[in-house]
Amino acid sequence: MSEPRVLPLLTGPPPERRDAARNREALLAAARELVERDGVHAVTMDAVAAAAGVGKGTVFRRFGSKEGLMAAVLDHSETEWQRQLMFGPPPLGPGAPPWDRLVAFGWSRLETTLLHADLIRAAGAEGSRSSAAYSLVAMHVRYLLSELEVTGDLPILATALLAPMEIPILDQQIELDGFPLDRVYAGWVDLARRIVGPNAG
Amino acid sequence: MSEPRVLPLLTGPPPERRDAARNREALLAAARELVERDGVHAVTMDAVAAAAGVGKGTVFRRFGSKEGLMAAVLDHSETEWQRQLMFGPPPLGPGAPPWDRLVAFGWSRLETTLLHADLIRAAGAEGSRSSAAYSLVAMHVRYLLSELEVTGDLPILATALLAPMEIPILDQQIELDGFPLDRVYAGWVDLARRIVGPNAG
DNA sequence: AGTCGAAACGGACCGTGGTCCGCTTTGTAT
DNA sequence: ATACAAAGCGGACCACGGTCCGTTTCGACT
Repeated sequence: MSEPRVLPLLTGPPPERRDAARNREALLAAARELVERDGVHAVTMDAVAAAAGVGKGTVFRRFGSKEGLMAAVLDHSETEWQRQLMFGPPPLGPGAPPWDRLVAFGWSRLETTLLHADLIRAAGAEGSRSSAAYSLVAMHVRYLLSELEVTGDLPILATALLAPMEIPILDQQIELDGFPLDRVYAGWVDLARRIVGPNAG
Repeated sequence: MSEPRVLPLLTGPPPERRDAARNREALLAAARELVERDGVHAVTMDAVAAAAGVGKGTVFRRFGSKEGLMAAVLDHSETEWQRQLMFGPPPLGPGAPPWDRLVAFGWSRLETTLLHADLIRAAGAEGSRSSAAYSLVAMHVRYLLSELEVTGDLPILATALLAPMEIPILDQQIELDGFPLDRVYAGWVDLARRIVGPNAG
C-alpha cells in the first residue's frame, strides 16, 4: 500500500527515463559543439553519436532525423532571443508603442534569421514549421497588429508579414538578386506600413 | 579552306553534342514518366538512368543533382501555365484591367503551386530560385503593380506579394494551421489590396 | 534484495544521392 | 579516309541518413 510519488493530477504524460534524459543532454551538447566547430553541413549523425558516446540508433530515437536534431539545436539557440522579445528592454521588449515594437521586431528578426541561416535550412520543415519558435513569433506579430487596431484576418496578415523574412525568400533577394540588407529591411517596413494603415507611426 | 557552319555572330556559347542532347531528352522523358507514375519521392536516380538507358554518371553530368533534375521536370510542367499567363485569354492573360489580372493571377498561381507541390519541394532551391520560372512570375507581378501605379520599391513589393504563395508558407497555413484554401486566397487578395492602395478594384 | 515488464540502447545493415576515372563517341582538321 | 583532342559515357565505389532487432538498463512493486 504505497502512495503515488506525486499527486495524480500533476502527473504529466509519461516522464522520461534518467538515462534517456542524460543521453538527450549529451547529444544536444555534442551536436551544438560540432555544429559550431565544423559548420552544419559537415556534421554527420555518426559523428554526433560518437561524440556523445552513444549509439547511432539513440540519436534517431531521440530526435527522429537530422532535421529534428538541427531543429533542437536551433531552438536552443533562439531561446535567448525569445527572452529579449518577451522580457527585454524596449523597443523590442514590452514598454514601447506597438508600431515601434513592430519595427524593432522586424530588424531583430532579420538579423537573427540570417545569423542562424544554415541551421534553419538544415532544420527544414521541423525548424520553421511547428516548434515553439514559430508559434511564438506568429503570436507576437498578431498581438502587435491587434494593438495597432488592424482589422481583418489577423492570422493571415501576420503570416504575410512574416513570409518575406523566411530563409528561402531572403536567399532569393540577398544572394540572387543582390539586394543590400538595408533595402530589404526598408521594403519590409514599407510593407508593414501598408498593412497596418493609418495607425502606423 | 572551309566555311564555318553558321555565321559566327549567331554562334552561342559552345553547342551540345548530338549524343548529349539525345540523352538529355531521354532522361527528361524518363523522369517525367516515372514521377507521374510513382510520385516524386519514390523515384531514384538509378531508376531514371536505367529507364533512359544510360549510366548514372550521365544523369548527374546533365542535371547536377536530383534537385536539378526535378527542377527541369518542373520547368517543363509549368510551361503551359506560363503560356496562359502571357498569351492566354483574360483575365489571366492580357486584355483585362490590371487589378483583375492580378487577382486572377493570385488564384491561378495558388492552384498551380499546390498542384506541383511535391515537385517544387523536391526541386528545392533550384526550383523556386533562379530558373526562368521564378523570374517570369516576379516580372509579371512587377509589371502589374506598375500598371496599377503603385509607388515604392516594386521589386521588393512584388516579392512581398509572392512570398505567401511559396510552398513553405502554404504548408504552414494549410497543413499545419488547417486554414481552408479560400481563406488563404481571400487573405492574399486583402494583402494585395493593402499593397496596391486606392487603385485596387 | 529480488522480480519483471517496459523503455532504451547500439551497431550491423540497407538504400540512395553523388563522385571518379578509364574507356568510347563525336566532330573537326588535314 | 585518317588522326586526334575534347566531350561524353557508365558503372564500380563511397558516404551518410535512416532502420531493425537482439541485448541491456531502469525503476516500480513486493
